[in-house]
Parts: sequence; C-alpha cells; structure tokens
Amino acid sequence: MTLSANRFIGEYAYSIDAKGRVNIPARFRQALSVENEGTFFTTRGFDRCIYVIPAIIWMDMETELSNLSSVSGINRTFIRNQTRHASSSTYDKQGRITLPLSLLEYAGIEKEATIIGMINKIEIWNPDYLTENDQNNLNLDSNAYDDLAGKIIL
Amino acid sequence: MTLSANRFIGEYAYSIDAKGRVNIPARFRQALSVENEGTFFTTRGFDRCIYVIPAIIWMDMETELSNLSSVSGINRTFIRNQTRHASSSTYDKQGRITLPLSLLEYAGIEKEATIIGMINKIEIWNPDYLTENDQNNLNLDSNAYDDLAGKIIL
DNA sequence: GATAATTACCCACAACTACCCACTATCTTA
DNA sequence: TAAGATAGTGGGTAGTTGTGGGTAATTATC
Repeated sequence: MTLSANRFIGEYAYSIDAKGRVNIPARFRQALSVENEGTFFTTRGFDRCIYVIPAIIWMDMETELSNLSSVSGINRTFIRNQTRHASSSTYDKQGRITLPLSLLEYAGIEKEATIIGMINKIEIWNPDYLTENDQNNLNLDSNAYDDLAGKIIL
Repeated sequence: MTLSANRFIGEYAYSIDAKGRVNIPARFRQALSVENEGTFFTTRGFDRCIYVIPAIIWMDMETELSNLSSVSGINRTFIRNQTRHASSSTYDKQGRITLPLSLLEYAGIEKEATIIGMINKIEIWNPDYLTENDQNNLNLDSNAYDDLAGKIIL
C-alpha cells in the first residue's frame, strides 16, 4: 500500500457537530498518520481554510524552523506566524478530529464543511467560500492557470 | 511519545494572578521538563517578552558559555548578559510557574499573557506588544519574510 | 531574635476535553 | 437478498485543565 501514502485526492462533504468535531474521510485516515500513531497537525491555510497536515511533513517544516537563528528579528516573527495557529491532534475511535474554535472561526465554518485532498495535505472549507475563492483566483490570473494546464497534462 | 519532545507550537491566552503565577499549557508541560523533573529556565527574550527554556537546551548554552575564555572582556560581558536575568524554576501541582517580578516588568505583563510555542522554547507576551512587535518586524523587513515563506513551505 | 513579608505548598471548584457507547445508513460478501 | 462490516453522526460521563484562594514555611528586616 505504498502507492497512495500521504497522497490525498477527492472532495467530501461532512458536518461539524456541536463539539467542533469533523469526520476525516476514511480513505485519508491511514495516510494522514503513517508511522506516527494517528498524530497530525492542523493550522491556518493560505486561503480562508484549515490545513490538516501529516506529521512527517509538519515535522520537516519544524526542523527547518529550528535551524533558523533566533538572533534575527524577522526569523522570530516568521517562526511565530508558523506556529501560533498550529496544534497537533489525533482522531477519536470514530475517525473524527476536534478542530480548535479559533480555526473554525478563521475559516468561517459552522455546520457544513467541504474536505479536499491536496495531494500532500488536506483542506477543510466553508463550502460557500471554496467556490468563491477559486473564482476570484481565476478572475485575477486566468493566464497563469492556462499555463499550468498546458504544462501539466493528462 | 518521542514525536514532539521539546517541540512547542501554538498560541494560548492565560491570565496572571495576583501572585505572579501563569499557567503553562498542559501540552507543553511534559516537553518542558523531559528528564529533568520539572526544572526549566526563565530569562529575558530577544524581544520584549519572557523566554521559558527547557533545561536540556539551557544546559547546552551554559556549556558553551563555560568554554569561552574569561580573559576576553567581551566574553565576560556576554556571559553576564546571558545569565543576569535568568533563573531556574519549577511548576506547582496545578502546572503553573511563578514569574520573577523583574521579568514581568521587562515584558510589560500585568493581567493577561499570550504564550507562544517557538519550537524549542516558549515565549510569554503582553498580548498588545506581541502584535505590535511582529507588525514592526514585517514593516522593516518584509522581503526577508517573503524569502523565508518561499523556502519553507507547507 | 522577633516580626513582617515573601514564597511555596495545599485544597477547592468550574469549565472544558477526551473517551466511551449507541444508533443509522451504506457498502461488502456470501 | 440477507447478514455482517464499515462509515457517519449524536450524546453522556469521567478525567483533565485553568483559576482562585488559604495556610504553613522560608526569607528578609529591624
């Protein structure tokens, strides 16, 4: 089963319950926690969404951060911004994770959530923001989109 | 549980009580005191904040200091500046630490404090100074920030 | 050396979180 | 098609976490 280790694809619709729990698609669960006993990391995404990141990938990033010299002010600010919204997490017996309230607010998620596989990480969206966000990106830079499509073909 | 030993991430809001005690986030406690029975060190941060440093990391720094020749005046000054504001500490049964008044004054902390995990150490901030500080750094050096973001990607 | 001030240790309680169990719907397999 | 397994959702409970305050022990002051 090495084929799809840490490779997430597809879109899923789930609900958030009163305790802030979301289901992780069954297909994602194994890859999320490979070799790390069910541990992974959540943080803010570049867009207005939540990132769920496999431990191996997050740890690499952490290691790079720990190699930055604390003497530089901008390094310190960068480290802060990388870690402040992040936390490690595990899922419960039913395969759900509890999302911090701060992240749910950031992503504007209340009851419904769309989960998208982004190859090496997972995104959790407010379903409305998702389509809106991508439409905006397309409007701003449709040429770049076509370039990518031209290079990365099926 | 080797996964996140001595790896501090996340942001937490706590209050300082009348006795100068702050809670240490439960998730940090174990990593803070690995192999040293609850002992760690507090000192001034580079920014206007308080550092809380695991014993293992502090001891490494002490060792390097002890290798500096005392014949050099600048070495002596450097050693002094590293140690004069530092002290060792432990937490009480509820997981709190008592911060020296001098450090609280240095960081301008009164009732509210923001605690940030900085991978291998912890920072304690006056919530107002924190955002102000990082905004200043960004204004001064946003190019360097973008460079870092380009290299260290999620 | 007696008293005041500070610190360390202990207990108490409310809020929250993690863990457990239960139910339904869907998918798989015989 | 029936039966079992898996997946998604909801809720209860015990343990943990954050916060306040009291008392004894230690340190400082006169």
